[in-house]
Amino acid sequence: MTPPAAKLTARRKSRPSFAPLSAHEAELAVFFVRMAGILGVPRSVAEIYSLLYASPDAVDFDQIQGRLGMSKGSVSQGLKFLRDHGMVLSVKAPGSRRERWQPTPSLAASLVTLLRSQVLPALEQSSPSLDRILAGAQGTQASPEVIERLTRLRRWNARALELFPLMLPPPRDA
Amino acid sequence: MTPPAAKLTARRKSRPSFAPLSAHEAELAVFFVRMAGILGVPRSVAEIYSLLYASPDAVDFDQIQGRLGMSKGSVSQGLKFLRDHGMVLSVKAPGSRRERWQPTPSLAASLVTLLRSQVLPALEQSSPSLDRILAGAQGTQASPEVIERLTRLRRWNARALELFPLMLPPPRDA
DNA sequence: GCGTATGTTCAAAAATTATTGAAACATAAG
DNA sequence: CTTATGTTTCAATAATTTTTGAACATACGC
Repeated sequence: MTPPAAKLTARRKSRPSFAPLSAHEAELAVFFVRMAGILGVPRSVAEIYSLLYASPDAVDFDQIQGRLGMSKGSVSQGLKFLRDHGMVLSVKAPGSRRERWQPTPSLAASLVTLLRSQVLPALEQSSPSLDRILAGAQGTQASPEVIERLTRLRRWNARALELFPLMLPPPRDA
Repeated sequence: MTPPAAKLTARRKSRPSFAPLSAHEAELAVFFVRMAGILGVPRSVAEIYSLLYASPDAVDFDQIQGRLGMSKGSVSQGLKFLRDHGMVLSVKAPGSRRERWQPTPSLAASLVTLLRSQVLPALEQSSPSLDRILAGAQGTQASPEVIERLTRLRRWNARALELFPLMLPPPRDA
């Protein structure tokens, strides 16, 4: 039943085997995956973040891939997402060209960045649209009730647009 | 090229043809669909809500289906979703068993209800989980840094759970 | 009480989104 | 310049979510 006596302790190029997640690490991942789901962040991204979050030291690419059992592509894309949203930081061990990853100190700040990146573009794109719609409604014989609704909607949109930039400085440039 | 002289003004059971969305209605739908997307609300639901929002009078099932060009199933499920989240109200014309739909007066309140329904269950389910995880981490020789992170996480979770019920009375029972 | 207008359900199909893995790419070290 | 290592890209596949439509329920007006 066991594989045919794999060369034991093969030197040099043996792929180092990685520990599967502990029960608690797995449970934490469930938590992060669930929360991420609300904002439409994919499971793999949440799992990566969760692993970093529960790790005392920075974690490198291969460890992420190995412990989570996911493909290189997913790890790369997941880290890109997290990087782009300012949710992780890399440190480089001297004498190695391998990057090692940590969660950004403030999860709260990360969340705001994430939220902003989802909501702001939608608000911005909608702004001229709402103006046009409202103007159109006022032009034609639209009902006062509808005009009232559209006016409120546009006011909201404008207020949200003002509010967002106040929450945190815009994402640092890479 | 035109269909073979369809019986014009067929009496009684002719399916009444519905006007397609005006340019402005369509643009408003784009707005709602985009916003809904952030919370993972399906396109069809957002389209229905948008139509009601832009309509001076309450709209019935067939009109929704006809003007949006969607299936009965989608309209039924979409209205169910909106109903369940307190986002629409129905009025019945006397002498007809047909329901006609309107958006709930406060979009803000609707949004809070929607948010709650997405976030609260996740928070509640996570609570005991986080307790276990933290207890586990403290038991074993987990790093102080990780324990600190998990503690913050649990504190957040607890605070959010307290905060949510304050935002609005729980959804009225159907 | 019927017969039918009005809605609902749910399995199957379509559409969308996430993941994989192999090949391309980048670059530090030799 | 060449190689070895580490990462990204992206077309193909897999997984998930949404939509459809026809069969099924219900209750209302007659």
